[in-house]
Amino acid sequence: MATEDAALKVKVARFEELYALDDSQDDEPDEGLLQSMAMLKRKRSEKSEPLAQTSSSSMTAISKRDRDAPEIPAKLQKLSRTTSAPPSLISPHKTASSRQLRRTSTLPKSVVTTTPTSDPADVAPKPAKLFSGLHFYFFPNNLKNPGRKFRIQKAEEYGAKWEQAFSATVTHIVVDRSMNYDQILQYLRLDAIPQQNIHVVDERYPADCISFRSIVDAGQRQYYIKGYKPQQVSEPTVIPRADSLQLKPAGRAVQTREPQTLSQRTTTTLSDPSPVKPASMATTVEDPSPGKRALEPSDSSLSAGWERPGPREQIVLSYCFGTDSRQLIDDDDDQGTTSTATTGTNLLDLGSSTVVPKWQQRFQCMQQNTGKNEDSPNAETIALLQEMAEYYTQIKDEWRPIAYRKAIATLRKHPVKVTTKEAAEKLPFIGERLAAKIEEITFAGFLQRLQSAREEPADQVLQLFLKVYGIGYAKGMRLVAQGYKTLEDLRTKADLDQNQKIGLEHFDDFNTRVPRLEVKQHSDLVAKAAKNLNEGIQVYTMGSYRRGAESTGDIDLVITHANWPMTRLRVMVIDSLVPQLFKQGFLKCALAATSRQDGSKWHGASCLPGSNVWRRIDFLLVPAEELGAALIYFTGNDIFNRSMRLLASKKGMRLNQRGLYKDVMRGKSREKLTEGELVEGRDEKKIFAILGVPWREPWERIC
DNA sequence: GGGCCGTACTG
DNA sequence: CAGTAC
DNA sequence: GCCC
Repeated sequence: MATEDAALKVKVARFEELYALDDSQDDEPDEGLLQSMAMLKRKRSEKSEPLAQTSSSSMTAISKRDRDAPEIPAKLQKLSRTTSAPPSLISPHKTASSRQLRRTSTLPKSVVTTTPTSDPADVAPKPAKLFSGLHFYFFPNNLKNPGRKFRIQKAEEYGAKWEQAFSATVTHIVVDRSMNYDQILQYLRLDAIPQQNIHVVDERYPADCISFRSIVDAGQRQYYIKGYKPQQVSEPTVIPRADSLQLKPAGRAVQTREPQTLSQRTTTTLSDPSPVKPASMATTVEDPSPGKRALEPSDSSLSAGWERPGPREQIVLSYCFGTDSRQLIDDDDDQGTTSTATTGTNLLDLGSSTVVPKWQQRFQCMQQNTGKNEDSPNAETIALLQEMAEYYTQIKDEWRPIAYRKAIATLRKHPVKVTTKEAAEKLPFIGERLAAKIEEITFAGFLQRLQSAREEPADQVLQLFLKVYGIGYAKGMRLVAQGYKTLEDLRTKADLDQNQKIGLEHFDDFNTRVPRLEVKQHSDLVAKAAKNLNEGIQVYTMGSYRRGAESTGDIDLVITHANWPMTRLRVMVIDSLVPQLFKQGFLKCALAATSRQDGSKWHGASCLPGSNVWRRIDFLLVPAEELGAALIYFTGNDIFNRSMRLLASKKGMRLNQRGLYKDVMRGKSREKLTEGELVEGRDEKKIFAILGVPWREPWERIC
């Protein structure tokens, strides 16, 4: 397998380059199109909104529990390529036998691979000139978009002639999903496209043909272009949903998408039809992968305690070629692996078993995850999957993002490029559906589809609203349903609670990443004020900062005292520290504050002197005996934490921000029945050891 | 078909 | 309690 | 989404 993958890698490398080289702005169509497009776009968005709504709300009828049920209307279901039969074959290749029907889409390996596999089922005759005799015209017909460039290259490789100009010889017009039928007509200055001679197909068509090693029926509905109405049938064309890589609505989030309110339907072309966030809001910065990190040592004994990550390379190498990949490859055969933790830490006998059961190896926390993937051969795939995961996260899909992130983690550790479904499916946490996506990514970026989903007006508004601190999925949906479309709408009309108002007010601030250096400044400032109140108070900088990130989403601080009990610490913070920081003008507002009675966290916003940018800042108050557990909790990342906690629960224990407890009784579905007995809370490393998890440096917890 | 972390704060 | 956040 |  590995060798096969390697071979694939070489072959595909060329296409990788294409992706890499062309980073041009997505798909700028040819200039001529530009103006007309702008116009058409509004018309389209106005039109398609209600349709999309309709289709969405019809999903509501489908049982929420039934995750696997296609979210698309049953009649369209069979068109879903991934899970169902291939498109009907017009001129089945000799190989298009029953075998193909079994495995829906199999990459023609003979094309990509040099060493024929011994697997007889996979031996396929060369479909090399599958497209010979066909003349493709793409729309837009240029290489500006990486995905399209890839499709064109592929088509040519399979014998198609790429027509530079539209002419009578064209047999197929392959249309980007971002385009619609009217745009084609307008551009080509046609009233209609002669269907007898020319097939107008969706961008997936070539890849499907290649997948099935046949010229599939171009007239099938799933290849329809947006806005295309087959003959006189005047049914609405809302089909984009019916494709294999569509973005499914969140499982549990299938809640009602209210039909558009009047205000939304009546939008005239005069009012701003695009719910895109205003320019001023476009400040969200992608997490720049922490390449080189700042040099400053985290000196101040306060925020200190964490050395910066060592040489990156070392880490990367060790996980690429070290135990991890091995573990992923042969996986299932060793019995009880010993805890061969690299960064061996094990505080000698803590009653922790040195022998880690096999099943435990599957937990994310059992492996070094540095979150890096630029040197991964699968970087491209990872990036796309990541976007999908982010999208699902934003729509508040509870579980898909988890699945995606697990899959991404295994791809990161996989030493060779994964191109085929079969190869992908063998890897842990990659099932049929993700495998199909991975395969398809190597053919054509499905990013397109991702984008079109993101362009869905309602979704876009929802996503915008969800970025407001305090607005979650439920509230966001309500606001969308009420017809609000802009932050300005929210500000002037919507009913928001206090926190949401603040979140809105400082939308830009809170959605701007905080540079590592600034995190430290905030931290130092708090630490200094705290020291002033009492020498024994310590402040630790947590979150992604501790994991070594170059920038963070907010500022997470643990405040602790070596000798004080929680009560005293809390009183000090609530009654003295916080007011003091407010007085200094550093703290700007409280968003969720603990009462002085009980509680342990304080959320608010802070602002450095001389600055006017508010940052989200969180304090976690921690008594010394809980420090270790708190460090784990506040260091994350969340995947790592979940993994640790799940592991604990599987071992009859319970891990939370306060400590590790044993003898926890659980009822059905792990429901906690008893609190259990505290085993360890003070020492971070001991908690790892007791759980049988090899010590992970903070920057190795980026799962 | 059910589970997928466990908790704190708000209204 | 639901919703939100970490 | 995946896994058991």
